[in-house]
Amino acid sequence: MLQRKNTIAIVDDHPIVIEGLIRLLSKKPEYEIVGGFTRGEEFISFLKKAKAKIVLLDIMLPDINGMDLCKTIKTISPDTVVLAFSNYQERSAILQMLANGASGYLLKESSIEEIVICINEALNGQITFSKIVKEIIARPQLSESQDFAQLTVREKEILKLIADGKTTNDIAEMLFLSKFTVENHRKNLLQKLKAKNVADLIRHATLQNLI
Amino acid sequence: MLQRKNTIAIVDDHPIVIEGLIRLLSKKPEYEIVGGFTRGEEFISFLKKAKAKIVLLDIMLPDINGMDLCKTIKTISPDTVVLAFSNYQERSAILQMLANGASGYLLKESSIEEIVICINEALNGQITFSKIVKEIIARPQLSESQDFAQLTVREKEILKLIADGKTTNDIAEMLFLSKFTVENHRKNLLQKLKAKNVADLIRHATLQNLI
DNA sequence: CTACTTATAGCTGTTTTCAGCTATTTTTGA
DNA sequence: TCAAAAATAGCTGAAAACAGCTATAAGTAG
Repeated sequence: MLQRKNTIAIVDDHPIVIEGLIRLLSKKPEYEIVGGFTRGEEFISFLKKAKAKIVLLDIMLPDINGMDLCKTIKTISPDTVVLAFSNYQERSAILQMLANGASGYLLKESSIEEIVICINEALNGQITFSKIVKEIIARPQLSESQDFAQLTVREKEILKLIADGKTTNDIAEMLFLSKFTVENHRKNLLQKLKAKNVADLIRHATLQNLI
Repeated sequence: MLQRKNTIAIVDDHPIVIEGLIRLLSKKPEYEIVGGFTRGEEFISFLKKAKAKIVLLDIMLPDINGMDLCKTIKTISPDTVVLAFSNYQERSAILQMLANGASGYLLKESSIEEIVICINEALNGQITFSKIVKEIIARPQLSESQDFAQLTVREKEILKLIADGKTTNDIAEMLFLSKFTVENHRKNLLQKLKAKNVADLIRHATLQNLI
């Protein structure tokens, strides 16, 4: 049996990025690029027939959300290492990718060296992040929870109840308030979190870790 | 002004663990142990008056859940580095702690060297994990995402739009469907995810990583 | 002390959601 | 190919949400 090469696939909607990565990685004999894909579906089809030890995965794709794609990849081929390769710097996006099975998160602005280091770390079974990503994860959500409305204690209390599926009337009864009061808190929550309706509200609150 | 020492606090319900950490860390002149606490509340009170550069935080505490405590710590003192120090090996627990602002996750079974290394890395602003934790994060979760209600493609599509704050009519227009159709999908979503209303729906969907 | 914020309460009218049904066509799987 | 599942469309009526206002008491910070 031949020695297993580190087969690498690349999924990115910009062909030039794929090209660059191929050129970069082809120099190293221990790597073998098995494919570059601009659409998530293409890669999924590929993965059903062939194998890839590691995949560099952009989050922003034309046909499918990268978070979902990551989960799909891990379902089809649990041994494939997913390394997120993205422009997004949101803490929540990073954590989401990890939650969905990614082994690391690289920013596209990373240096060549950094990319190579991270790929190697990922291949060794480690989770790995580019420098800036580490900082983003490490720092408490300064940028986030700062400009993000800080809610009053009462508002947070009510937000949690809303998220729990309670209606305005439910909440009013539970907290011994008039339904009008609860309605107002609700309105303030929508406004503060710039949400259009409850669905939007809960999503924002969840992303901002308020629940 | 004196040089800032690396002030360390320890929160753990087992005094013997606190004792061990104190003895271990006191040997290093660059560390200063400012307190050991067996209850979350005690530490919160402390943190309101004093400072700690880093806190080793057990997740299992008698009075308060470590996940919540972590968030509270980050709220009171955003600069304090929280390093989870726990027995729990669940992937979800690890990710939850990160999401709540922890800078790393150490298993209690870690070697002395590993603990010291991780503390140093955390102090340098990096996120850090003990070896086994890295493996846990890296390996895909097979059992988790299985039993979760499998939604149809259309349902997922509509779920996302709902989470995005779109109303039934919005969605109907966007997808060229009758509003009745969208209403039905909506009902099916509520039923499948056992949600009482949209708020509940989005929360469940978020927790189950469907969005 | 004053101004601001928070929490409270109220009203009106419109829009949206939700529960409860039926029913047809299309797609899929066994 | 036959049955099941999914997607589509429809209706009604009640409940809830939402927008847009006003207003007062209590507490807080400058």
